[in-house]
Amino acid sequence: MKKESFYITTTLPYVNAPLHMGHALELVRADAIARYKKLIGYDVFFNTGTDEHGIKIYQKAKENEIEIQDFVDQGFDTFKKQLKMFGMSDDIHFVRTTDKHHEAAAQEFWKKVNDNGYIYKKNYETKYCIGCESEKTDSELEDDECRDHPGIKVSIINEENYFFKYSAFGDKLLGFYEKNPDFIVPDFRFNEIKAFVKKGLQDFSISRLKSKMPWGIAVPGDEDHVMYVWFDALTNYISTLGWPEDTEQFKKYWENGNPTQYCGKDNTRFQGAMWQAMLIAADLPNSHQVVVDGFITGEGGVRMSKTLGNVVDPREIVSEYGTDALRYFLLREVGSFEDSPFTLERFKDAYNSGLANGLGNLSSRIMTMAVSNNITISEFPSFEDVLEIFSEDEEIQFHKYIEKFDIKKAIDLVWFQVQLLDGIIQKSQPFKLVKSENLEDSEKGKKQIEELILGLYYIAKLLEPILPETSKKIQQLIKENKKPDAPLFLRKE
RNA sequence: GCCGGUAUAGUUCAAUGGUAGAACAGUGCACUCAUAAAGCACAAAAAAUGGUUCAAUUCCAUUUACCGGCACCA
Repeated sequence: MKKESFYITTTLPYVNAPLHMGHALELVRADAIARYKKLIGYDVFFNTGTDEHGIKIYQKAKENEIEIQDFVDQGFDTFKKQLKMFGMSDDIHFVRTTDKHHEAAAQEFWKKVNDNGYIYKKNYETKYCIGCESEKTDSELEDDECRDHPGIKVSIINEENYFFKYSAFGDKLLGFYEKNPDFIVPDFRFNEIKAFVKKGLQDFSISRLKSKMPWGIAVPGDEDHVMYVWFDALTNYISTLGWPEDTEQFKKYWENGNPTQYCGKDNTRFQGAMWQAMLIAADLPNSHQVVVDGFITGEGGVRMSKTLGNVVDPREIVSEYGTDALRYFLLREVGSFEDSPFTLERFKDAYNSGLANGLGNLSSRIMTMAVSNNITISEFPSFEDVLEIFSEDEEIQFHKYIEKFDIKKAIDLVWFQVQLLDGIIQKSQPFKLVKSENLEDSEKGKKQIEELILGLYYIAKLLEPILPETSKKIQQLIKENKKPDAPLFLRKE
């Protein structure tokens, strides 16, 4: 049987700073979905990468007095290291917007859109802050002054730019949304985008003068311009597949792989509307789904910021608690779609109760019984077998929740199983039964322990896409009939 | 300002036109296989006002508070 294909991607973080908790959230979630799909037999293409062009990178490299290419290379290295800390799939694909192939693909994409008549040149007025030496958007300004440089009015700069005829795509987008009622998840984000598109779209500028922004992809046929972020970066989702030359791969994963894009809520419009209009303009098929995460906030739902001192760095969490602990929190304790607070205290509570006292302790108590009584299981059901067992109830189905990207609810089912096993041990006390002089009782105890081991094995299996490291450890303990050398998750005080 | 959403226990979240459930935290009991863990029990909640209804936490309206969107921000 030919395997079905599946494509999933994150957005590309800008490479000038380390990843923050929001990036970790998006990456880990996409990773869990990718792993899940693989486990149920899909041929998965999982994409991520780095956005490496733009004026900010140019400036930062100059500030640090290093070559721009070296600067982005370092950034990419840091990025890859951090992905390891988040426990990302080994077979993840990386795309860098400075890749030669990507640059060529972006240019080809531009040409197609241009050939179709959706690109034109016109005068563009930008607001420029002399203090920051960069352009400002209206939302960054108050009274025509940028916040970092009060007292200096922004200057208006006129330049010729290329524009994309976004305005021509309003009805097409609305028609597409109509036909794909689950295009953006969750639905309230979808409603926002629909409302935005209904209000009418304005053409937007897609190039900058090379003299002002030297670090970018050249506009085909015009030496004086480079692409602005949209055509430069969004095109990565298909360039990563080898588009345009590799038609086979493109067909397999983009046309037939239900391309799914994870992003943070600040990105909804670009993924859900702009990129989709660009695809239509290039005669290419649309994405299949856009999944939008909420933001990670500080205590009380306030924004994380250095000045408030409420920033939690994912790297700190990993070095103190481990990769799977971070994943556990991001996948289970952070709201699936709404904004959610991440504080050290909240994290520690969840870690202790869910991982140390819950999963970790259960593994210890079951494996101790298994080892000291030399009891093993003989069958090791596959992920799909276990999935079926956990889908018996029509309403509560592990896979249904995952397919709806409600990973938290799926994980809740696993922890329900943890609680169940703990309860069974307490009630039937197999540890006592096996010691009984009465042969019938001791046999009964053995049987119960066997069932507990199998139950633990189910848990480990279901955790494969969620906590891959821990899942592997537990499966190994069961297969080798060993107690954990050290607690799986040491309780923290 | 306009449009949308939310308001439930200390906290994070459920369900529901007719006794409001859970998890974590708290208190107590008790067990000993386990990471002083787990188990049992207890305590604890509907923003305000009005309306519809035999009955409203649920439906409607108003008020208040908070959140999100309202374009060139990855």
